[in-house]
Amino acid sequence: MRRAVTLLDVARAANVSKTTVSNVFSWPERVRPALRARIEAVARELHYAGPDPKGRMLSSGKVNAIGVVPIGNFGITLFFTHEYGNAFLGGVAHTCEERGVGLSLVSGRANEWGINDALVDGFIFESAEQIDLIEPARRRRLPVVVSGVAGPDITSITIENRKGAREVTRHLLELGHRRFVIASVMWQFVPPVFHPPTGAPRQFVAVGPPILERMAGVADALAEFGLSFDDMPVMEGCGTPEEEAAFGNGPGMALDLAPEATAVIALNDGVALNIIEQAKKRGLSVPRDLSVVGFDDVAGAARSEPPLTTVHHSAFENGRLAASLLLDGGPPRHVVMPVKLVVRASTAPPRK
Amino acid sequence: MRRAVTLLDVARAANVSKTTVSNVFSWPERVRPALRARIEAVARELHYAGPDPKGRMLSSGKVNAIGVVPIGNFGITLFFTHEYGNAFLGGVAHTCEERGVGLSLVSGRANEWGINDALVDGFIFESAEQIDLIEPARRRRLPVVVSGVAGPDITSITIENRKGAREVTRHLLELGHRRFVIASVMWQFVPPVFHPPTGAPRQFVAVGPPILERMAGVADALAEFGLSFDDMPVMEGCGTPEEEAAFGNGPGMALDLAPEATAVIALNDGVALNIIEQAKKRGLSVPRDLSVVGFDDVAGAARSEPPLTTVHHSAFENGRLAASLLLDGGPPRHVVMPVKLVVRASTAPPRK
DNA sequence: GACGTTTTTTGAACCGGTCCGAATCGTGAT
DNA sequence: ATCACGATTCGGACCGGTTCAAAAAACGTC
Repeated sequence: MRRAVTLLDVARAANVSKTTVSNVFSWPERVRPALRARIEAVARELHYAGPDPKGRMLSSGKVNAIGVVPIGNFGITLFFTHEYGNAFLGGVAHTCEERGVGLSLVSGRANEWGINDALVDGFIFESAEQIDLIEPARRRRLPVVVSGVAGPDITSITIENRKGAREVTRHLLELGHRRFVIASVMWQFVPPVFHPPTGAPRQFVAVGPPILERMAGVADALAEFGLSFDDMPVMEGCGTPEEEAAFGNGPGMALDLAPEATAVIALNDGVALNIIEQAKKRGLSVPRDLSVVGFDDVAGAARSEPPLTTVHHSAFENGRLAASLLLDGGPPRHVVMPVKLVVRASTAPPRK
Repeated sequence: MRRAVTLLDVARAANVSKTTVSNVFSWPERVRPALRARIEAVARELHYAGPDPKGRMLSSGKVNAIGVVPIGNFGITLFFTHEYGNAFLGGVAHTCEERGVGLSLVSGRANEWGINDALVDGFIFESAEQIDLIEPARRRRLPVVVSGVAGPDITSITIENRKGAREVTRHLLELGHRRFVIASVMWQFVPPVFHPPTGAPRQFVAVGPPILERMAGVADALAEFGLSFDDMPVMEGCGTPEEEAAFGNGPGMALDLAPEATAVIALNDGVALNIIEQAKKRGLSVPRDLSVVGFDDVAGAARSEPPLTTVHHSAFENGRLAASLLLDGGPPRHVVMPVKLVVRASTAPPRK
């Protein structure tokens, strides 16, 4: 493929200045119709495709595109393997489309097309877990929006984790439950850990800020009923096939190690759905023998058997808002997205 | 925000040439350790974030990113509302990640961040339906890969539509079926159309090339058993909620207008699943009263009640391959992806 | 036809780097 | 001390456009 035709080629061929050709394409009304027609003809003859965005970008300094970085130390494939990431990205795409702005997927891993190389005007981070990823973006002096807990000088979007956890726990308490297991999520691939009740605060292995907030919400509700979070067993483990293959199924262990519990408070829906499955395997009927609640209201929550009582929030809306905040610019803001308790059929009063 | 620090600023501050600073970042081994350390210190002091990708891109001419354009005249949101598009994009992302190449989502709609503005080194089109979109990309002299039927000078990936349709139809014929309805897809939003058998080729309203190939495959199998496609009723309609609201449910009409059929050959899984639903509404048991087959093996096909007999192919693999072909470059190629008949529980011998 | 305006067109600077050939520096051998 | 040669560093061109002030052309008026 020979050298591409440039604006200058057209200018020379038409015997006018670069500027005039540029105007023909970017400010047509500025050039006399006759001349414009002549230049357009020349351009067509030379198969000139119009100003190359590369050049335009360089002089304007604007790329007219934003980058989205997936959660954690994973690559962009995560956007397609995780429901949350997918929905979030969908929301970002929605806003980008509305505003006529480009969207680039940027890997959070080093040595890849990443934060340092991406041709974008700003970044959206799907999660705040990796502050070290946010730093390079800020060093590039590009605006950043984080979906998650970030510093005061970074625009962020969080959800009412604490309130949601409080409400769903209160729901169980109001049904009459008093003995719980908390099934937590791990955001690293490590073996599940069971924490028996100690009556004192425990040190958990792999919980991020949002999960801590959810735990705080659970504690709030328990306290309202005179109970203590420290008296409830906590299981850390995700129950993914990979975890099960490597270490055994965390949620299942929760059921085995805390058989006295009448309800499981899972800190996300993935774990909750896993619990339901494991309960069935053990001949327990949900919600007759065991109530289960989750958090997030993923697509599968409504379809599970029984449908899951959980806390709804919208990854799509988060994504939409993240893109809006980024594109609107302005000083750092901190938006908290509302959540809503969704009572379905996985909860019932405890068996007598 | 004041002007960003540039390479030149660092050079001046360190009292060296631009080139040397550039080398410090791009070819560190070329500059003497002592000087390098000094320059790095100056850069740090000035909060220089390293070479701006914009500049690098301009001189190299390479953006190191590719663009993906969704099917048809839709925006990029389609990647998140359509299962096929999502899986396809996931495959593209997978390859991009492997190769350390950026990925941009590009709208197929005019007047948006589109083919003409995207900062990419090449394009992948999720579908060949809109040749007019491919043209501008080629005018920009960027390499293009199309997932679908395209001209001989454009690299394309197609699937064995005809063979798959032939096999799934043969499967029904071997079970003993002889009276069919073909439930076709429409790729435009127009009212469903019923085509009674005429014994002669009919003119369909909204079928694209892949669907035509599938029809040809159905015709092949029928011919092997001495039957003619022209003697089978064809219904065009998708059965989406939007269609149902505006015009009524196409697949349902197929059942009503061709009650003598013992099997429905749906040309994609969406329609097939719709047929199953509509059959249930009419008190028909699948597969006892009616066999149903689809095409594509979407995620829902295995989960439906009964699980759907269909033709498997992988949107993810298509995407992966599309990206590989684009990044590998080379002369136009035309890859045909294999399909595989997946027999599940939606087919059985016709009722006596 | 001369002159003041307004509209078009032009030339040069700039955006932020990379790259290549030439100039300069440092070092070991003579 | 001088020379040759390899290792460093420098200067300037280049990538493909946009932008702005100034020059040139067109237009209207007296």
